[in-house]
Amino acid sequence: MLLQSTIRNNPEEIIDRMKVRNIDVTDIIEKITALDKRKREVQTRFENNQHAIKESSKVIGDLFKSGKQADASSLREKTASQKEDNKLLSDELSRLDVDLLEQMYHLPNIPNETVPAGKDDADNVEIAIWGQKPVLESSEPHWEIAKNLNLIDWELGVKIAGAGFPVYRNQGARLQRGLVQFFLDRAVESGYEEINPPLLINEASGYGTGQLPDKDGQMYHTERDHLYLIPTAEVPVTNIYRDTIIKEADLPMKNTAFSPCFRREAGSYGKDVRGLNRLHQFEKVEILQVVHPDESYKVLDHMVDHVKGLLESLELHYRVVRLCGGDLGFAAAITYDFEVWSAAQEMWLEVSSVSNFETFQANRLKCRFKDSEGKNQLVHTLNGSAMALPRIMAALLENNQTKNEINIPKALIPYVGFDKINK
RNA sequence: GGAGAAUUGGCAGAGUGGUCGAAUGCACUAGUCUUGAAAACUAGCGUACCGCAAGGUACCGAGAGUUCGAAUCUCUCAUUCUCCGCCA
Repeated sequence: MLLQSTIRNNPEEIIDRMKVRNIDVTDIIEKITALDKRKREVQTRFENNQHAIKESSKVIGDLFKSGKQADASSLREKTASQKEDNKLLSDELSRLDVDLLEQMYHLPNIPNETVPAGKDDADNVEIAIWGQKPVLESSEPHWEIAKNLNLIDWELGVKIAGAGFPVYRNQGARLQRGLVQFFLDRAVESGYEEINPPLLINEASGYGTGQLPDKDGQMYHTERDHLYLIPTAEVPVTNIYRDTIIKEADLPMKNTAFSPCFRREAGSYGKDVRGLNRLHQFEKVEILQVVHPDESYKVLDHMVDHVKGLLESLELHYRVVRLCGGDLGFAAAITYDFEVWSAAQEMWLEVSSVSNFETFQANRLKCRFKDSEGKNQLVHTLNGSAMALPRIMAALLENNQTKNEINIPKALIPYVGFDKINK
């Protein structure tokens, strides 16, 4: 959520900057400006009346004590009617608050200056590329490999849960677990504190990171207990910092968390969702930092480097793209996507997304730090996947296949306990 | 799942209808003293919003209510603790 003061002070600038996202926010900014103005008027009147009522109450108390019953009673009646009038103002004030917040929730973050304008992923800008496309002697897609080698049982997943819930078995399960361990170890080595968070979250946490109110259709919901299954560990881990004031000296906070992620992702079909490309349940290791505002862009670079390091250790041909405005997530000021080459599908697969949210999340979360002058300032938050497992697995299976086997990259061998999977 | 008790500022802990945003202690910050430190003393020390400011409003687990006036009374919910039941 943007700061009210930002909107109040620079409405035109916001409208202009949002064009990078390919959206026109003129209407919403006008609504917010009007609501904000009205709210402040009503608030001032309400508070003045409230003050008068409080003063009267004190006088009534004194009158009763000094035995002036008659004076007290008449003042009491007068105050009661004042209070009734003020109830109307207070009701209007609450309504304005709700309306204003509702509008604020629908305004996305302002893109950083370096974000290119654009409509969709076709306008993203490739900024780095590493390795090269492998030359394959066999080019089965990963879903065939996984099925033939009994690494993943797709039908069994359908039987137990439904489409999008694969069952990993044997070396498939082992590979998955090894990758998790590898990613977590690398994050901990880089100074991230490991967190094992709740997989279900309450409503307040959903609002804290912005999944609610807008994207509740994307989360699984447990009706009876009003809890949501997490779509990413970002949600529970970021909410660690909801309603907190951190000591400046304790910044940055660095956390990593492994978790299954649950996504309903309704309504998409075709090759983009085949095999491991898109699932209802998948596993991911997330990295997250809460930092001083002056540091956040430096930290963003560090996080990008961390993810690069992981992909290079896994010897996967990848590229980094800077998301254009139209493809940028709602809360992000800037995002770098990492895509690995899927050699049999012959397409790039997104495996990580690293973003700086600046104060957008912090404002909703009310996460501040006390600066050297003792004033509370909003922190900047950043997070990134490091990494999402299924597409890494897809790329590993496809890119490392020969006629007879799948080769495991060196860095991973100690984690999985085998150096190849025989066909 | 059942019964009981509790929830106040960073922590501990007073406060049961009237001037309480809240005593006191600890912690913390600044100063005095000291060669330095400790101790002692002095002062400061919650959050948010409105306001140029003076100042004002709100918040004592959350929400609703009673009252001229609520931390204090009523209702609903949440959480924690103790006991019983169940259980990986």
